[in-house]
Amino acid sequence: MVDTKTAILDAAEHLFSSKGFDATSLRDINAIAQVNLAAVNYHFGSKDGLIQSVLERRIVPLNIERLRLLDQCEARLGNDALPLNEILEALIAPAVRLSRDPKAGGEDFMRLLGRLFIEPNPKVQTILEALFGETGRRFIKALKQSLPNLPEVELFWRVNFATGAMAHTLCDTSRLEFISGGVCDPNDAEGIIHRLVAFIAAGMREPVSATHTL
Amino acid sequence: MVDTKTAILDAAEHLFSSKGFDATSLRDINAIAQVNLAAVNYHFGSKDGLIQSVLERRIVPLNIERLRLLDQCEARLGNDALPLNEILEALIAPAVRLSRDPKAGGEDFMRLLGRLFIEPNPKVQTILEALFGETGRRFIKALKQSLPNLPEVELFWRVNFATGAMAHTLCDTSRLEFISGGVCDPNDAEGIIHRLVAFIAAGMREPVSATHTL
DNA sequence: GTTTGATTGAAACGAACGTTTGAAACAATT
DNA sequence: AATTGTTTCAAACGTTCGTTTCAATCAAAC
Repeated sequence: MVDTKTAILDAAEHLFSSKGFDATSLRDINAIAQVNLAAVNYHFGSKDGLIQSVLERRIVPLNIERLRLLDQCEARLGNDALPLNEILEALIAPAVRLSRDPKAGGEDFMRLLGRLFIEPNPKVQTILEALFGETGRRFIKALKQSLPNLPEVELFWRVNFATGAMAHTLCDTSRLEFISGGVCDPNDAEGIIHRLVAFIAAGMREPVSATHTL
Repeated sequence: MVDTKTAILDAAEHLFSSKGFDATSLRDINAIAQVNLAAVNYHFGSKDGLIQSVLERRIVPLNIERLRLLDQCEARLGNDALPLNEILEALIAPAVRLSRDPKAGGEDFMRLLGRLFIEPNPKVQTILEALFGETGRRFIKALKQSLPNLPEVELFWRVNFATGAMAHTLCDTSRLEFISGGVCDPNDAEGIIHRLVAFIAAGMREPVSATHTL
């Protein structure tokens, strides 16, 4: 065992992403990590401490990469309204791409990220606000500048819809493949990025007063 | 106590929707329902039986209403391609409207429905496939006819995005209100329906080859 | 009024949970 | 070689879980 802490984090990430936080026991984790039952409490203090470490390990670098892309975009095009698709890609692409890197958790991380936003565990929600709050506000500000004619209330609703589309896509790796009869490949990261950005951008740009059916 | 079974179903629905399935104990449920600990196993056989009953009570009428609206739409316009927005409204409006009816679970039902699609519990997933499978295939067929130029693989991806947007919106009743600083009203059912249908319809109609940024 | 079947009640069951303990094993320094 | 601090180990802690038991209670039929 080269590194007990890493083995625990990997096993916990795998189980949290597939079974959920509450349904995963420390005994499940330690059985996969091949470590002693007391190891989690020794290295992370408690199960809550473990959850915190599992999330931090992935989300902190993810948000750094997201903000780096956004900064890079602003440096190239100035501080005014950025192209909508570039903002969305800075938000979405790092999440999907990191999910293809086996060293960054692979598809376990993908599902973990998707699951977070609907996870009812209050501890998880507290951790989430601390980890995503600042990054989220940066992106909302950029979206506001990119869509100056969209009323703020509509922007918030659409960001919420976009979050749901993204989270569900990240979380669900099997149902779509099943429903589509194998037509859709959940491992096609670049395809997912392209399709998600296009879908969300179209919804974001839709004129607000389109009540009537086509 | 007029009806023990109903009291248990109501309490279970409330707790499942707010805490999740695995994190809700029978003792929590029975404390709220003010019934004996053995009541759940007597009336529903087991905790799994209770979950099944909780979901069936709401989802069966929901899907009947969805299919009724779809049938009504076909009867009015013929069996060919239906307007996209009407299909989406037949899918979305019953879910959001039922969530405003206190006799149908109110916002508890709203969150319950949203939570289902990411719920990792395999028992729940089995129940879901049985409850939603047929209705889902009917709507996918209608969407195919409505968007004849959209390749099947793209349609499946977009249905997946749409499902995520809808599920997340139904599930999240507080975060949007918090993030938006109270600007967005999560209780405005008709507003949610209108916005969700418009957002999803725009994403559905987007031409497929729009790779380049605007 | 008695009997029958359905429901409720208090108590306990074994199993699994997160956590703690204290000794053993290990690593690195003196 | 002895010592120190860190990590691992097997075992147990008390609690909570879903479930079961069996007597008490109720409602209705005879």
